[in-house]
Amino acid sequence: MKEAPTRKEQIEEKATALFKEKGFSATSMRDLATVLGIEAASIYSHIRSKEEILHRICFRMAHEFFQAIDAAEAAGTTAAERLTEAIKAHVQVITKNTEASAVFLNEWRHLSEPSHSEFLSLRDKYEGRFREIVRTGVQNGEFQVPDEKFAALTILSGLNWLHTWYKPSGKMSPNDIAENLSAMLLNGLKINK
Amino acid sequence: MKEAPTRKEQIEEKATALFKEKGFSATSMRDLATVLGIEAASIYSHIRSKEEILHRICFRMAHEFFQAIDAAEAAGTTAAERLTEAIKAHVQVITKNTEASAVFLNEWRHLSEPSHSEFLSLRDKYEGRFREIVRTGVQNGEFQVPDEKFAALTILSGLNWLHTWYKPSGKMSPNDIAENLSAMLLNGLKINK
DNA sequence: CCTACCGATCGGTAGG
DNA sequence: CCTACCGATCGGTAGG
Repeated sequence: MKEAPTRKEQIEEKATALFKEKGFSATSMRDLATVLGIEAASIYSHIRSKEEILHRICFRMAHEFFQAIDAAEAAGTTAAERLTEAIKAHVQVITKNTEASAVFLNEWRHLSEPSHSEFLSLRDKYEGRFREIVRTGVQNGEFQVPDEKFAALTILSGLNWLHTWYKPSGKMSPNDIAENLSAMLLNGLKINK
Repeated sequence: MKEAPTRKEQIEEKATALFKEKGFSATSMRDLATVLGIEAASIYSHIRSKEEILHRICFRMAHEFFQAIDAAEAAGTTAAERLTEAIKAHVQVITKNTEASAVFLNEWRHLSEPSHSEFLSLRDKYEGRFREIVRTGVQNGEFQVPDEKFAALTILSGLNWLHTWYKPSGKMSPNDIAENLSAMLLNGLKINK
């Protein structure tokens, strides 16, 4: 049973769609008001500023990604298993929140200070979690990579285009997608190994 | 010997940096004028509109990517070789034009019709070139992938984060980077193959 | 949640 | 390339 969303949640939801589609700067409060069926001034009864909406979206998503990887890292024993789980977790967060993920990935630069720096620091910490899994794998002989940071960022960027095309109605389920991505990133394209 | 840039080229160059940093919508013609040391109105002696600048950046980069992959595809005999060359070519275009690449990748959605559709169609054609290499590799037994389109897009997205961190002064050269990316994407992380 | 409105800023033009 | 300016629109506030 889904509870009826509060007005504030409705505002955030519609704003997320607009921010993804047109970008934060190109989305006006009048655009948002039109979609909500109210006047622009009325939005300010529920939120303090346009940036507050962006802030809430970005930091909520950051929180979701951390929660997901916390669970994932506890799951596996080998580095390969933990990386596979981390990939699956990341894919699940994106596929469950495609629009918010797009905003999280593309619009954070419109946060002003100090939120901007805080966001970047969170993102860096999250990347560090992947880096750490890769490092362990290299140390115990499971992985072979040119550079741990480089590898972690390549993996993440290989996951982060998902929001551009994923549709719940598609033929691949989130778990299918995660498996395919893990296979590609862990084993590569080549057949003779 | 580099020729002195025309005013139009200077405008494009400064606009590229601003569009990358602040985004197209959040960049005003006054911002651009300030950087150029002239008045906003004076910019219009050289360009027709703000969008024209974006258009020129996006389509020039599209052209660069196509030129690069044309050369790359002629080079190799096996699919693996051609993919490696295509990756190298793509990396070279990005590392030579980090700011314009960022604009090409992130700001194209602010193009109005019909440019918007034309751009997407070019991008799709470019992705098709990678898809085609992957397909050949699968057909002749070199590659094993879950889905050709999926694989091509994962590869490209694994290359397209480069513009966010590459600096010419860094310790990896563009060729080092290309080799590392090819190794990761073709062979995967795992050591026991 | 609305009406009424604010000062600031936007992309762009006219005319030199 | 500048001065002078346009109408439109922006995020946001006052007061109910």
